[in-house]
Amino acid sequence: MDKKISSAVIKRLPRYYRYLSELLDQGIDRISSRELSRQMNVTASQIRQDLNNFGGFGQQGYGYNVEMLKGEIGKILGLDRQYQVIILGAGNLGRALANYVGFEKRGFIVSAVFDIDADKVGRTVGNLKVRDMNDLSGYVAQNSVDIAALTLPKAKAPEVARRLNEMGVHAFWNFAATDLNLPPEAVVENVHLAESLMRLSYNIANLTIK
Amino acid sequence: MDKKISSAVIKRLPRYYRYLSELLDQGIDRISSRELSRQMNVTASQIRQDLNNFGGFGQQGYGYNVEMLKGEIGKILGLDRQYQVIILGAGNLGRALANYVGFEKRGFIVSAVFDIDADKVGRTVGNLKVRDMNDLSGYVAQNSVDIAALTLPKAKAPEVARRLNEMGVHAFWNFAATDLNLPPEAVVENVHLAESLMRLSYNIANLTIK
DNA sequence: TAGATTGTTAATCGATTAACAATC
DNA sequence: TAGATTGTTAATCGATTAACAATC
Repeated sequence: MDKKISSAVIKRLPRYYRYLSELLDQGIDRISSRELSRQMNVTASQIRQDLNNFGGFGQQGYGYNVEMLKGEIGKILGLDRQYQVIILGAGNLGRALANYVGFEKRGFIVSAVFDIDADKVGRTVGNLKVRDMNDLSGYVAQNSVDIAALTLPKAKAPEVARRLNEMGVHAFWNFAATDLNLPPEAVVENVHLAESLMRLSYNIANLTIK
Repeated sequence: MDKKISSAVIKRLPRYYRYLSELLDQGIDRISSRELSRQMNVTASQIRQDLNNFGGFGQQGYGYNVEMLKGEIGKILGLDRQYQVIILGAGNLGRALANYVGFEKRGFIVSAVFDIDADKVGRTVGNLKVRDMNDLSGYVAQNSVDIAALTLPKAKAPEVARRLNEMGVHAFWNFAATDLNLPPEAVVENVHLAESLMRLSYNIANLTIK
C-alpha cells in the first residue's frame, strides 16, 4: 500500500462490506454509487472517493459489480484469511464472545480462553475448556495466536497486553475500560461499551433541546 | 444548548470523563490541559477547545479542578440521572449485558429482558426472569423504559425497534449487525462488533507494510 | 451512437492546531 | 508581582462534496 489511508475511510469500509453482502444475498449483481449512496445514506461522491483509494473497481456507464467489489473490500480488510483468537477473561463478555459463532464464519477462530480465577479454570465455554492464565506463555509459545481479545478487569488489562505483546501477539481487541499504552508495533481496536452508553445518554439528554 | 456540538467532540467526552475519574481516584485535585494532554495523548489545544464548547470550566494560572470538571462533563453526558434499560434478546450478548453490574453503578438499570424463544422465556438472567416478547407492548405501557438494548438477530432488529419507537421508546443501543432506519425522533448508538473486528484485521493486514 | 456513470480534480466545509492576550 | 495557564481568535490541515471530462 502506498499513501496512507485515513482512518475515516477505514471505519467506513466494513459498512460497505455489509451492504454489499446484503445486496449479494438479494441476488443483485450490479450497483451504481448513486443507488448505494441512497441505500446507505451517504453521498455518492464519498463512496467513489473511498473506493478509489484502493483502485478503480467500477466501470463507467455500468457501476460496480457487487460480488467483485465485495471480494475486493474483503481482501482490503484482510478477510481472505483466518485469524486465531484467544480470549483473556472468562467473564460474561468473554463467554459471550467465545460462544458467538458468527465470528467463526468470517474467519475468526476462538482457539483458547484464559482466566485467572480458579473457579472458572477448567469449566467449559463454547466447546473450549477455560485455561489457567499461568499457562498463557506456554500456550502462546506452542500455538499460533493472531488476536488477543481482552475481556478482563481494567486493572489487569494493560499488564496482560504488555506481556502478550512481548510474546509476539500484537493485535488486541480491547473490551477493558482502559487504554493499553502499548509500543507502536501493536495494533489495538477498542470496544468501550461504557463510553458507547454515555454517548447514547448524551443524545437522550439533548434529544428534545436541539 | 445553543450551537450544535460536533459529534467528534461528543465522542471524546466519555474518554475525558474516564481520565478525570481515574485522577480523582488517585486523589489528584487539579490538572492543566497540558498535563492531561500528555496523559491522554491528545493536544492541549483540543482539550481546551472541546471543553469551551460547554463553558469555561478552568481558571487561568491554575488549570481545572478535577472533581468539578468530572461533575460538569457527567452532567453534559446525562449521567446525573438514572435510565431504565430493557434488553431485547436473551442470547449470549444479551445475558452478558444483563449480568454486567458496572452499568448499574453508572445509573443504567436493566429492568427487563425479553426473548421470543419459548426455551429461553422464564429462565433467570442476572436477577431477572426472561419475559416473552409477546408481552413487550404490555410491559412498555406499564413501565418507564428509557433505553432498549437490541441483542437480537439482524433480521428482527429493525422491526422490533420500529415497534418500540412507536410505543414511545426512542433510544436504542443497537448490537445487531444492521442499520435500524428509524424516524428522526429516535437516537441510535450502534455497537457493531463484526465491523470492529474487521477494522482490527485491516490493521493487522497493513501492520507490516506501512 | 446516446446515455449512464465512473475516476479525479477543484471547491468547500469543518476540525485541529498554533498563538497569544487576558487574567488568575 | 511574576509565572502559569486559560479562553479564544487565526492559521492550518484534512475530509467531504461538487463538478465534469473520460469512457464504457
